[in-house]
Amino acid sequence: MSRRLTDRGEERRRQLLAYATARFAEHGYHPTSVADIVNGLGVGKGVFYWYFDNKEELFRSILREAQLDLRRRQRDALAGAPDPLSRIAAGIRASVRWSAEHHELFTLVAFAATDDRFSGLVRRGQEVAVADAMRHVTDAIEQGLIPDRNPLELTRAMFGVTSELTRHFLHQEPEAAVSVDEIAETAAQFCLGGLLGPDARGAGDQPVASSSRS
Amino acid sequence: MSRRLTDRGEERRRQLLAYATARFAEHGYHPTSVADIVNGLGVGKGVFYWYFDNKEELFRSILREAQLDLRRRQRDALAGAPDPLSRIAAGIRASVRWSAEHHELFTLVAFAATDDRFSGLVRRGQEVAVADAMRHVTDAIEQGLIPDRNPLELTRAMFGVTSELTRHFLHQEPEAAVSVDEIAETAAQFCLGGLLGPDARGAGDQPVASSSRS
Amino acid sequence: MSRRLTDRGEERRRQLLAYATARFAEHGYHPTSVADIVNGLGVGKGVFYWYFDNKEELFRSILREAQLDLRRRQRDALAGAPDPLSRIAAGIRASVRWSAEHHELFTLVAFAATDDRFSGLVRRGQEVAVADAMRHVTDAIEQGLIPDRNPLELTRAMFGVTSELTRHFLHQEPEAAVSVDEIAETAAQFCLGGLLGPDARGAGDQPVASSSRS
Amino acid sequence: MSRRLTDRGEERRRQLLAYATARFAEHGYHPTSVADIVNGLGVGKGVFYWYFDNKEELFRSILREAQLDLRRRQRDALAGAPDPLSRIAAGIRASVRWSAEHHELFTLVAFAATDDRFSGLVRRGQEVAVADAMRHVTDAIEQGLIPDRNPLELTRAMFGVTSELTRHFLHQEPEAAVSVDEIAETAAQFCLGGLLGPDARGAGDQPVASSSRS
DNA sequence: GATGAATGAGTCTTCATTCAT
DNA sequence: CATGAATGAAGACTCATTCAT
Repeated sequence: MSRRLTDRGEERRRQLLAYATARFAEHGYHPTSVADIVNGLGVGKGVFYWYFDNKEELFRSILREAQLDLRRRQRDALAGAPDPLSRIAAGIRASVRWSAEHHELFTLVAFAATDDRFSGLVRRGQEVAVADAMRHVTDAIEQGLIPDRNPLELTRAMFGVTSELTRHFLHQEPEAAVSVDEIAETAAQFCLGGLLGPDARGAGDQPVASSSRS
Repeated sequence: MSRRLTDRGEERRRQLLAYATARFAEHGYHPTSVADIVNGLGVGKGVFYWYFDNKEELFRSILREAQLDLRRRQRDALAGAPDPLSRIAAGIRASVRWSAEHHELFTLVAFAATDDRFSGLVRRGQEVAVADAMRHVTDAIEQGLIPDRNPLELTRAMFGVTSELTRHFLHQEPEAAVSVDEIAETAAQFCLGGLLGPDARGAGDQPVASSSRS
Repeated sequence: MSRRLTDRGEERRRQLLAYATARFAEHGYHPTSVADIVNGLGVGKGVFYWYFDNKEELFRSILREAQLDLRRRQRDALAGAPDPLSRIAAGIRASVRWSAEHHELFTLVAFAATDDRFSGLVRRGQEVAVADAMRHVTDAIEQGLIPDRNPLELTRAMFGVTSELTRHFLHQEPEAAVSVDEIAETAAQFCLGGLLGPDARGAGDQPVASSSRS
Repeated sequence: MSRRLTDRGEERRRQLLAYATARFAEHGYHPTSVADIVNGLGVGKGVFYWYFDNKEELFRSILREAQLDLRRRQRDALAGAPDPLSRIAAGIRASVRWSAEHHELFTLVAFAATDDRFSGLVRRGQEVAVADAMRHVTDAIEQGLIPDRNPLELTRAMFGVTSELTRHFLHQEPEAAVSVDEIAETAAQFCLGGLLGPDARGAGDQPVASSSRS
């Protein structure tokens, strides 16, 4: 479905994408019907199929644009950082902030990862993101800034911290709300600590103290 | 649906639960129909509705039992650990191992968290788990083992690490596979490092260096 | 869709087949919707899909049963005929009578032959029928009863006569109606004459007179 | 829709007709959408509805032109034939050749005959053709060239032979292919033989031998 | 003349759930 | 307890046709 669209058409497409994103995030992908979308927009059913091949393709478009946008944001965030660790921290903060600003997309990606139809797309996107981030971890190891452990696992761990703290932020009770920046900071700190590991300070129990990357 | 069941009935219920778990994990909750389940088991549809009120309740039962089982496992794991940090590490290792042994349930919980119908249940379960774990974090802070930061956020961060590394383990290419124990260890180490934070060693960029729990 | 059916189920299946046959013949395959069929029968839509995978499969079932039934009839008709030519004549008469009795199926097969989805099935059925009939033509040639011409083409020509005269019979104005038997007879006579060809009697124009099977 | 068209318009109309003919023949009338036609031609939907009232009218136009063209061809073919039987043979040969040259139209007419919407048009066209041909049969009977049997039925029988052998020709395996001329000849011969009937030569079984036009 | 956009009734199909036997 | 049959609302998607520009 790569129709050439007029300006009006382009506008409609945006509108569909935006409205569908909101509906999917609110009620879920499966429970949201194409009818819900077009009715909510007050247009005929055909409009939907003029712009998208089917419901799946629409959702894929949403995911793809989300991935692109997040990546763009991260690239910008890293621009001024002088060393690997500050690049990592900057990336984490950018990631948390982007997710906070795009609550809906964050929710959608989380679902997409659990559904056969979309998990491949999500995984591929994540692999790119992981590869991006892992480069800085490898750099940090090479520069002796952090102990030499499996960089892929370290990177995944950081992704876990980031996404979980973002989720935590997004589901906070409004009255107890903490700022995005604080959460972003917590994530960055936790990750830097995690990269360094507990060893130097003899913390943790025996297995912890004795283990190192094999 | 709390029917009193005969032994044979109890057996049937188990069978349904097990088969549904496998199907849901393989194809997803929505795409798996009640017909798929009963046909796969070679029984009539009535059987299903004799043991469960409906599809949703069946899925909730699966989730509830999973949460109970994981919690049991964690409690056992903590038994012999002498101090807060080793209790935390033990809990993380237990969690990773349990998830690795129950790949299907792990997948199901991930989905459940994204669906309105079940996210409440998952959230409630997680809150219990978070509260459990957070106690040890608070203890560690009080005992001066780790810096004084927001324990809830720290705990969530650890959950992120644990679940993400588990996911990483489960999706590894078979040929490159790393053992569960190694992953569990990585998770534990990363978390302990994260709890300690980077401060003591002046790692990270400025914002990192200057930040502390406000 | 080879479900094991109870007696009641078998009965329902028949009912669906019969009603659908009537509707398809009256309004055509495409214009008849599944809804038309189930509504006409006063049953729920699910009933249809309990017995058939889809509309196409239902139609295929109708066609297959029709082919089987016609073939059975022809086999019976040939039983007592002593020589190839009388077997041919008997087959033609049986064919015309069967079609007259099963107007609807005749119509359906005609349509099916024109639709991609079904033409293969029809063609395969016809090939069997042609092979059956051609054997007698070959026999007749070998026994010197008719001139030696391409038996496949002769057989196809006879099929043309039979089906066209059947169509003629079925579309007659009621007031001018001629009996099936007379039509069957005309078909048989025409075919026998056709098999003999015009040669012996010097009929036709030059090209006709001079041509023989090359 | 009898708009007065410019030359360019006339050209466009031809183009639509030709392309639609090809599509209808390839995929069928129902499965071919108006969108398929205009997209295939790379024009907007408005174009279609500028030249035709609707899809049905387009198809009727195709059919009408086909009938006209075939009739023209037959008229020409009969021109030089001196007697009724050779006129009949010439008509048959012309018919087979025309169909072979217009495979697509032949296919379309076959479908049209099975669809309520168009069967009337086809039937009317065929009645004209039958009347044309029947005149020669009647002549042949009056001149004592063939036995006196029901001329309408004889004519229909000849139509059956002609169309079936044409179909046979069109669906031949390319490697086993026989020329159009040979098929046309077979058709002509078979029909002349059929018109003469088997009587004179005592062929066939009893019912055949004893029957004559009642 | 021509285009892209829009309409919406209608199509096939699925599926959770109920129920007579 | 168990089964096969039935229900019907709901879903995804199609397509002939219309129309503003």
